[in-house]
Amino acid sequence: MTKNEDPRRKEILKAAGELFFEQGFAQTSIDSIIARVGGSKRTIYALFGNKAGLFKEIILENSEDLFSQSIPTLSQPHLIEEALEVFALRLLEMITNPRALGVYKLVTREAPQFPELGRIYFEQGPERARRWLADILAQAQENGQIRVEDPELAAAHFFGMVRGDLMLELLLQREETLSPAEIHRRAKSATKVFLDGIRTKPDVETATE
Amino acid sequence: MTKNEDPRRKEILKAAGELFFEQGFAQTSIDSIIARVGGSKRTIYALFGNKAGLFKEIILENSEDLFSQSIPTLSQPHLIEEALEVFALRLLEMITNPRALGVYKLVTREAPQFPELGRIYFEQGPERARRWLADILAQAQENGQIRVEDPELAAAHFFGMVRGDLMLELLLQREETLSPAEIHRRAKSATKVFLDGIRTKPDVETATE
DNA sequence: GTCTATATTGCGATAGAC
DNA sequence: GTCTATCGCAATATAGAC
Repeated sequence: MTKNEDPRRKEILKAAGELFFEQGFAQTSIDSIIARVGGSKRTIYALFGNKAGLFKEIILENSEDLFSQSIPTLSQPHLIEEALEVFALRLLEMITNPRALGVYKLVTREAPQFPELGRIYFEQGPERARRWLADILAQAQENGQIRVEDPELAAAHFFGMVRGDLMLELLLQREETLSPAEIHRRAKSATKVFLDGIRTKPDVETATE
Repeated sequence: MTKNEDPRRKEILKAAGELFFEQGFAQTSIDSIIARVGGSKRTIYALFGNKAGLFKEIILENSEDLFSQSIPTLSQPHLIEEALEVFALRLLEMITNPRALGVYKLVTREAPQFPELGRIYFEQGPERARRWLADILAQAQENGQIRVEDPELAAAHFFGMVRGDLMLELLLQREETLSPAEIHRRAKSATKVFLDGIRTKPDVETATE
């Protein structure tokens, strides 16, 4: 029996996760978790070692799950434009997923206590996405589709461009979520600006304004 | 005597600010503030009404102060390139200011309790910056320097591009700060990509790097 | 300094799998 | 019957509140 199929384990992770996401690490007691899920505290210690172990497990499973849905499922199309647009769509969809926001809040809030969790979250999430994107850019550069000095930095630019202030607006509860149409609009616009820039090019560009 | 010159008021704001930034709203007691600054609780209630009033005042003064140092001090140069680069520099300098990070953390953390504070923070900070930038872009469009469909969205793109993952890395304590050289490099790169894009343009291309 | 809440552990009992 | 996971409950330790 692998650990992922253990039903007791899953029950505990679910209940504890709900509490941690609502209240944070310090405010959630082992007793309150047991009160919700039933059974004995002893089981938690047997399965996870201690409270911190349980917490880490929850963050790791959630990040893993969230991030692996988005980035690596992308195939590598020939046109850089398609690749960027699909990437942007996936990213925006992930950000507007409430669970992603919950993980983000919890990880950033508890980062001083659990620095290694912050590190893993960043490596598995934003950094992995950025590296994936940087590879795509480097490849497109070899094809002659684009030209960049530093693919890593350019990837970071695109990433930030797509995200914009969305994360902050969600944190401040200014936006509930984005409509699919709005997601699409932002992805398209970011892709266009990233590829073509906004400076007028008097030479090319029959510029019929 | 205006309220900004009242020395007692300033002392209290300073001490309370330190505690709120360290511990958050709920975890900071009025008593602990008085313990640090001396005097009587009565003064706090006389000056600020209640604990929430004191808290709001701290957030407001800090946001006001932070953002007004950066954005509006910019003059409006003729070249869009200069304007963007200076904007990017100011933004990165602000983000790497520890106090800005503290305000950000506190506001996002307490946003569910103080939604109007989140609103004001956003309007005074990111949104004001974005509007300022959108105006510059619209103006540059009239001059024929650039062409954008939606100046607001383009401004959001540039803003996000400059910020990148910096905020997150600071929150997760992956970066202490950025060197002035690195700030300069990011500002320049973002400006260049934003204006010119990365797609190769076989027609023009005098492109002597 | 006392009281309380809470993390953590010790240990015997139990129920179901094989 | 043995093994293993879990349970139930009591006990320890400690930090913070009052």
